[in-house]
Amino acid sequence: MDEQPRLMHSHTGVGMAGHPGLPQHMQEGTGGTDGDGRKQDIGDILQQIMTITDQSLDEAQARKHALNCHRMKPALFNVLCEIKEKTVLSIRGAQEEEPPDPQLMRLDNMLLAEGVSGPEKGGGSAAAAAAAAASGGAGADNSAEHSDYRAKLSQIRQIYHTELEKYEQACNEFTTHVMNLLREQSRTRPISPKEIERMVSIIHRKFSAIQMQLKQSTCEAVMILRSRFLDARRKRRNFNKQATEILNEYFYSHLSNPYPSEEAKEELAKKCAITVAQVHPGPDCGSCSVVSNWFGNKRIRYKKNIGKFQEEANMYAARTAVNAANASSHGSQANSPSTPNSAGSAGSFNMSNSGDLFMSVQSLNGDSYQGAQVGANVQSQVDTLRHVISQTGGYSEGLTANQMYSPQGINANGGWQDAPTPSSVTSPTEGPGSVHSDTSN
DNA sequence: TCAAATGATTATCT
DNA sequence: AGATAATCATTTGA
Repeated sequence: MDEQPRLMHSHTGVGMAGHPGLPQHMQEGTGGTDGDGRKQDIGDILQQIMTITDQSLDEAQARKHALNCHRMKPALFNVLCEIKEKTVLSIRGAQEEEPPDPQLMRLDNMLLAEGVSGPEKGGGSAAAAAAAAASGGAGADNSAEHSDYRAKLSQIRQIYHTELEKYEQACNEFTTHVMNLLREQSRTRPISPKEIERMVSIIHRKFSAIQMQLKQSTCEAVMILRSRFLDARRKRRNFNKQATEILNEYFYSHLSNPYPSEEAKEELAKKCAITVAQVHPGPDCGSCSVVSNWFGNKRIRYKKNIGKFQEEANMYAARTAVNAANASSHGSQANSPSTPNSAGSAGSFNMSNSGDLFMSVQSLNGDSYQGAQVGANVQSQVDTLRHVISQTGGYSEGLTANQMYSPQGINANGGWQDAPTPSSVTSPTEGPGSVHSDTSN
């Protein structure tokens, strides 16, 4: 057949003047002697085109064929091409590609952050089950919920990916379909590659709008899941007694500077995590930050209402003191005096009503702790010794009851902030002998 | 059932 | 980045 696809190209040379495809009589203009006859010809053809839609399909096909075979067809087609190219260019110039949608970017980032899109973390639902099995044991309740969350997340992930794939496939199918259609149509009407390109981009835009909806609803689902499972405020678990004791012992034995270093936090977390399993499944919520939270809360609440914590402070201080004494009497032990695991288990203290036994020596030492550049391990000994001293009742006169256990580390501004650098959990290298002068008062 | 306790979060500061 | 202070949301105990 003579029906070649006529994909338009800008270099096809569709210019009016001297176009090789134009028959000579077309290039002579319309003013010739036989011009009226030609006009009549064109008028007939146009008339046929106009009425073609009113005809039945068979009739139309026949007409179409007749038109295709018409001797004027190549010339008319080229004119059409030229007109079209000009209009298409003007259309294309009007709408340039827009910048990436910020909303879409936000959704993409979130899906990536939540682990829905992006690289799979170990194999979907199978991984969730494996994780559940692996983390089984301590904190079964917690890890069960955790794995439940992961299973649900991987479910969402799976749905998201299958849907996305479906959309992509549909998009590709539709695109090829449209392209085939356009190619087919290019036999009968001029179609430029740019036009095809534009059509494809329109299709892609439509599909990406659909994808955006998918992403949006996936994000919503993840947020709901998160709030259901991971919102720590909703799922708060109190520490158990042992963990609280460990933390309190550290706090009160470092009362002058209750800012554990990262290593100290890690160690404390390790100690507590064994008994607590207070592990939050959030992405940035490690056991260390749990310790940080605890110390943050403790510092604030202690400072706010020191009186309320007096008894507790005394108890832990005494405990630590005894532990330190035991350690030193047993020779040079490497054990930590500041965070003894079994300090309370000796049962040798009955401090429940001991509050009024303690009298502060705080008024005697002023702010000397703040400037002292001693290690906080020593400081912990100082804290401890202060209590040991006060326990002897040596400084009982002239002090009011509400001064019983003043916050040694708290300065005039009510802050610990300028206290010496944080310490380690592990045992001090210096002995109690290196304690500075204020304890001897 | 309610208040207190408590772990986590958030805004703000340095 | 890490601290504080205020606040939220839940747990606990009377």
